[in-house]
Amino acid sequence: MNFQQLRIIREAARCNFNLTEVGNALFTSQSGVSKHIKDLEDELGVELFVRKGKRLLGLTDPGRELLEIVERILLDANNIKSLVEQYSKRDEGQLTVIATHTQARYALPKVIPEFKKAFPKVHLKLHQAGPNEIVSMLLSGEADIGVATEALHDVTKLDTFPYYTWYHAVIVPAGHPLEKVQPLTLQALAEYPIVTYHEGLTGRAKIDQSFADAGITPEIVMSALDADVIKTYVELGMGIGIIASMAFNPAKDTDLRLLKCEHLFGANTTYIALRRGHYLRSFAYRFIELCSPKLDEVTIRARLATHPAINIADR
Amino acid sequence: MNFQQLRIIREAARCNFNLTEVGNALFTSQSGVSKHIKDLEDELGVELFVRKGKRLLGLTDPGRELLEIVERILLDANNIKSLVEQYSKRDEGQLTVIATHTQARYALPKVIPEFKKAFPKVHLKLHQAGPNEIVSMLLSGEADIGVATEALHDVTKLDTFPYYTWYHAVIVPAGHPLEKVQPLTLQALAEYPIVTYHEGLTGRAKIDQSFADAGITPEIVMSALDADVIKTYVELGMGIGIIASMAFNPAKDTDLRLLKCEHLFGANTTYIALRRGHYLRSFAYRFIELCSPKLDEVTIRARLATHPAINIADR
DNA sequence: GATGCTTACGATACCCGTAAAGATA
DNA sequence: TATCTTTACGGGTATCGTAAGCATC
Repeated sequence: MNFQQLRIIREAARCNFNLTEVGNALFTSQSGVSKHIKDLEDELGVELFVRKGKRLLGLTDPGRELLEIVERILLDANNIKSLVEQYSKRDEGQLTVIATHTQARYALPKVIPEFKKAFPKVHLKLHQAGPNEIVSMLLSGEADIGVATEALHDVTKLDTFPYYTWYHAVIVPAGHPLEKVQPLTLQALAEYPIVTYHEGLTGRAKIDQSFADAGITPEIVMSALDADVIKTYVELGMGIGIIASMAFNPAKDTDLRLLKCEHLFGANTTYIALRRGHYLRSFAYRFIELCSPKLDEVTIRARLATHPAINIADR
Repeated sequence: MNFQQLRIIREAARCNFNLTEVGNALFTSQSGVSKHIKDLEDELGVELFVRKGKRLLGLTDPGRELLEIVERILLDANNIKSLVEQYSKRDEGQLTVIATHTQARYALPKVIPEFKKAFPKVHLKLHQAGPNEIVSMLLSGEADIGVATEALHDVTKLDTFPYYTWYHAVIVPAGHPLEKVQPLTLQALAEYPIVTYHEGLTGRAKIDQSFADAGITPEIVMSALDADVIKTYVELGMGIGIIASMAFNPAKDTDLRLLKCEHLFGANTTYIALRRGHYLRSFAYRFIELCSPKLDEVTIRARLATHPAINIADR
């Protein structure tokens, strides 16, 4: 048993059991891949893959259980690399943060300059993606820190920490009749076409829920990935917008008006998500601490340690 | 980086950094060991061992952290083997139980015949050792299940489950004046020389504590590892004995009398201990369930999963 | 001087990639 | 037929063990 074999097993599962693709992904020949799999199966004395003739279709039961362990081993192998870097270059390296558009654009700008000042030699990669991709990037180890408002819980291999709380707000073109409605009500909003976030993004679920609870069916004429797009179409008169309040910039959005409505849709919490068992460099902990001073290295490590590393639900 | 290198790193730490010994332990040449270490250090770019000239003295800081991860990896590598066996020979294999004398002799006999009947093809190894050795055998993976009354908690890498509760009792030669003292008191006991367990064994701590709390200093004339020895010397008239009550057999110990004293020393709980992260074959879970029906596989797996796999206190 | 680590070197085994052959869709 | 996997084979590399050279105690 060697690491190359384990990498091949993992990659095979990721590549839908296409060994040619595995060979490409691991920069080696397909024949070598095939042989490695055969060798490992021979050594262990168990078929790991379900075959139909020569084609691989999936994992057998033992293969599935083995893959779990293999992923832990390879995760730890990666951790060794990070760990060693931590000692050889204490304040150098790479930190990959992956966040939704809203967070990348309106929350993280408060943190990143400060981080860069503290760790000028750390190459900071700021990815932007939807919640699902954030989860998969964290799980695969491509990203170190995830920031999003939804879809991060319920993933047992991730641990989440509250970052900050925010509210939705309504935006309207200047002079819109809603400006005079006080307090705002869901009924009042529902009289106008609404432009807001896509489903599964930036608290959209809360908006839908609030309307549903009130027995109102709003007319969502358009949904977008980010507030900038929403603002653009509200300016064009397509309707009123519902966005995260921090996305409104009074200095720049001069043609729009922000109407507070914290009472209508409830509070949203944005979370920082980490992959359990993924080694974090010290500067990664510092990044998180800059986001929220309560989340210091000791606190986070304690939390990561007190939670399941091997979850029974995964089996 | 390969598994042999990792095994060498771990073994070096276990062998007090004597590479010759490592070579022997791993059935390879010492020169190969030396080269593997050098290669790994070169690959990682970090010194893992503290050297004085050519001799290795210990681990560096990164070496220590690395060793932790290495041990996890090798544990998982072992788990792969167990896992595969679980599928290839479902009810065959080996189960190593390590217990103190008292448990091996007086508690497990109720369980083992039943287990053997259920799993005739499983080779059951029943080791006997003191609490400290039990811990180290569990940690090293040499044993699957540990059974003891003390010293198993406070080891973060182990998880413990209550097995059963028992009490101490006093044994005296037939016709001894203590037979007529009712109820028994610590003062009454302290008037005679006492023979009991060694320190750190079979609830000895509770005995000492009870006397100390009462401000009494008993005369312990002899201490032994097991109740059989204690009984022998009590029969010889060396004093009265304090043993675990289940160690008394009225049919065989005809020259002795058992005096109950549950009120004097309090209850003792014997625990089953498992190494977190160590893969257990299904028959291992069945063994535990035979010990205590409450401890079924689902319960145990849930507990093992809900607890720290990587403990911050170890760092 | 005994023990223990490193380096050198030759034999072996392992790994990789090309190429050909067989299987599957 | 095109795609994919297995098997065969040759070149290269890594690993291993012996032996010699040094450092440490």
